[in-house]
Amino acid sequence: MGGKGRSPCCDKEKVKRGPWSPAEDLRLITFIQKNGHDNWRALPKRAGLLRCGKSCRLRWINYLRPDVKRGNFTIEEEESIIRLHEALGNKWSKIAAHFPGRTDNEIKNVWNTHLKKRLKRQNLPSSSSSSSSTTTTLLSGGKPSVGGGEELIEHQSAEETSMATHNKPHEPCSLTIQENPNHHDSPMELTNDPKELTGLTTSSSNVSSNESNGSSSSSQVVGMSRPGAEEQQMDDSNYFSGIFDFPFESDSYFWDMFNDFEPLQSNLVQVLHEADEANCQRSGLGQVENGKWLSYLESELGLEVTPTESEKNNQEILPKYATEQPIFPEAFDKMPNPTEADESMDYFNSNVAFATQQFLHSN
DNA sequence: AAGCCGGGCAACCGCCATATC
DNA sequence: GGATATGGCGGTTGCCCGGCT
Repeated sequence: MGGKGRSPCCDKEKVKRGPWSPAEDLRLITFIQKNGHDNWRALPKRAGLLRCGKSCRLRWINYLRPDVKRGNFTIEEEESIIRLHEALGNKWSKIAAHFPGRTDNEIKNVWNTHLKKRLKRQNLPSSSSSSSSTTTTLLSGGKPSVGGGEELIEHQSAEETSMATHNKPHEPCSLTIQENPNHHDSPMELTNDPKELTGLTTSSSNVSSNESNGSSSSSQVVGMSRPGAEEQQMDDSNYFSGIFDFPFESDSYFWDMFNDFEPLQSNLVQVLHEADEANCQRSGLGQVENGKWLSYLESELGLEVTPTESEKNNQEILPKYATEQPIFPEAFDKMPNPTEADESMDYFNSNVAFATQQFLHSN
């Protein structure tokens, strides 16, 4: 209603648009790792990215953020989305708040591409037009009618029961929706202790990593509340600490190199997340492992540098590539020039993803 | 094998809410 | 209190890819 005109967030003529390249991703990750993201508008310039601040924010939140959970939604998650949508309408961010690691964009996409059609097929009344007034009804003990939804609930997991108890379509007031003054993005309260929640949610990737595979992890988190995005952001810059400690100040050639790096392009986020999980599994050893990983990667790529004595001394602690031990710039000297790089890129391409995966799985 | 088509999803756009000056 | 800056949200678009003909 403010309706105030506002200047465009960026000069659309001068910003890059479209899909993000690996180099841009790495730049963004590296920058946030080092500096956080207290000012999205200024971030692109500071990070040397020709992107709109909003684009950076979106990319980070929806894709690069370390606790983003990728992969298909489980049945339990989908059922929960349906119920939450029934209660909240198209309040995707509020719905997403109930699914640690899931983004509003992702949930919105799932709804639009899968769930809406499924409900239609099942002849369920789509609540796409339901408004937030539904929430009011529920607050006062209203009953979300999920006609024909019984069969959807039948295969609810036991873990989800914590949510289902609030939520069974058979029961009145099945959803307890209440605004938490402390966490306005976390309307559903299954536990009231924010500290507890923080512990649960910041380790969402840990949950996955502690499973034999990620397949069952979601059921553990479905129904949990999640701290507000504000709190989440506080930790974001620490997630990658030491995982990818590239020299941010490196020249453009270094970054552009990743644009031709197809295996990395496809695997970058996965690799990052696996590295993160690997760190989580080895809490306390993360930095050492990161150093090993980078060394391994350098070795596989033929970029290893004979360490100086002081570097040797530091080696067992952590890589200080970024600020104090500029190993990469030395490695650049060993890199082929751009034309040679073109020829050797196949080698580069074919080895780094494999090397990364090998390292991750051999440790 | 080639073209078409539809689904899925990342990214963009524009509006709104809030913070700050 | 108004103007402006910024972040966040929801709707929408458009590209990519796989399946089908």
